[in-house]
Amino acid sequence: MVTKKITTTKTITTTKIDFMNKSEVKVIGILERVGGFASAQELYQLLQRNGESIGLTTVYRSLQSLVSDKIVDQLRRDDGEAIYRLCGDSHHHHLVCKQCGSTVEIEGSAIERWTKAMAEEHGFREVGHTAEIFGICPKC
Amino acid sequence: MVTKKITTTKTITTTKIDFMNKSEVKVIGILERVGGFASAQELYQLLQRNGESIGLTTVYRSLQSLVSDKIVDQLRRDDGEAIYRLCGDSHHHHLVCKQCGSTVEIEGSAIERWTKAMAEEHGFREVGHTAEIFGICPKC
DNA sequence: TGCGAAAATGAAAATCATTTTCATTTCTGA
DNA sequence: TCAGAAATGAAAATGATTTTCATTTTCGCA
Repeated sequence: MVTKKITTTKTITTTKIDFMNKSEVKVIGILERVGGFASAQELYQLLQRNGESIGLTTVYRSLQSLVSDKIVDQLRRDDGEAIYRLCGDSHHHHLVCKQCGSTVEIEGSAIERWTKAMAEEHGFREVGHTAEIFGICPKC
Repeated sequence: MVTKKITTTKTITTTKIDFMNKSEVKVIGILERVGGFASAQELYQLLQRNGESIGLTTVYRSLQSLVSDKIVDQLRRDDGEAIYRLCGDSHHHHLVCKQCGSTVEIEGSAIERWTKAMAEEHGFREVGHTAEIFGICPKC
């Protein structure tokens, strides 16, 4: 598993770097550190904090480009804000506390199978999915 | 199937009408006619065309209220715009076309079980979940 | 029936993510 | 080295949604 992850990362930062400009590399870098979903605004702030000189416009542009190159996944939060993550990241879901906001990453192989089955049944292709569980955590 | 749908409609327009104000009834009316998903802006325009006197603000407010009363389902188009439609009575999920927006209601008993199992495993209570599948439908 | 508080309404302003514009800077290849 | 192309980012524009606030409507009750 771990080995697989490393391989993926390398592929991105070597094979594909030639098609990308500096900004896109920066965005990928921060996405790698985040290791999950983040919005454009969040990524921009993280980059700023890391001392990177990059404008918000460029973050948006880079994300668009990465999404259309299938290097980055885009989906929507419940409030409509777009969130992004590296395609290679292992796909997982979250268990989110409604009260304190703490989250637990969970595996969802059952979900993956369900998604595929449902999509096939109805002839859908290029299928993705979202699934989050929310409740109140043991501490709260 | 058809019978079931009719029953639902009746429940809404009789049992629940007492808790709703005029605007909410108008919004439900137009949602019934639409018979599927529509955005707030679209609903507003449809209402206008039908000669209803109702403001955009009120359409948004009514939708919010109906959503929090679980009378209306809300989800997001790919571009982030919120779309709404009347809830069926059973808990279900959606298979949404990224392109034309058409949706299929699907059963998710597997999901329900997965949710419960995961929540229990991590000690969460008062658990709910969201799950949507999106892709490209056979027509598109 | 009439009065006053509470709820509903909607126009206009505010908000906020995202996109567009456009002038400037950086690359690139000959 | 130089010209044209690509990249950049500040500021303005956009568009959905929310908030504000003054006005209107509804409703309980004397």
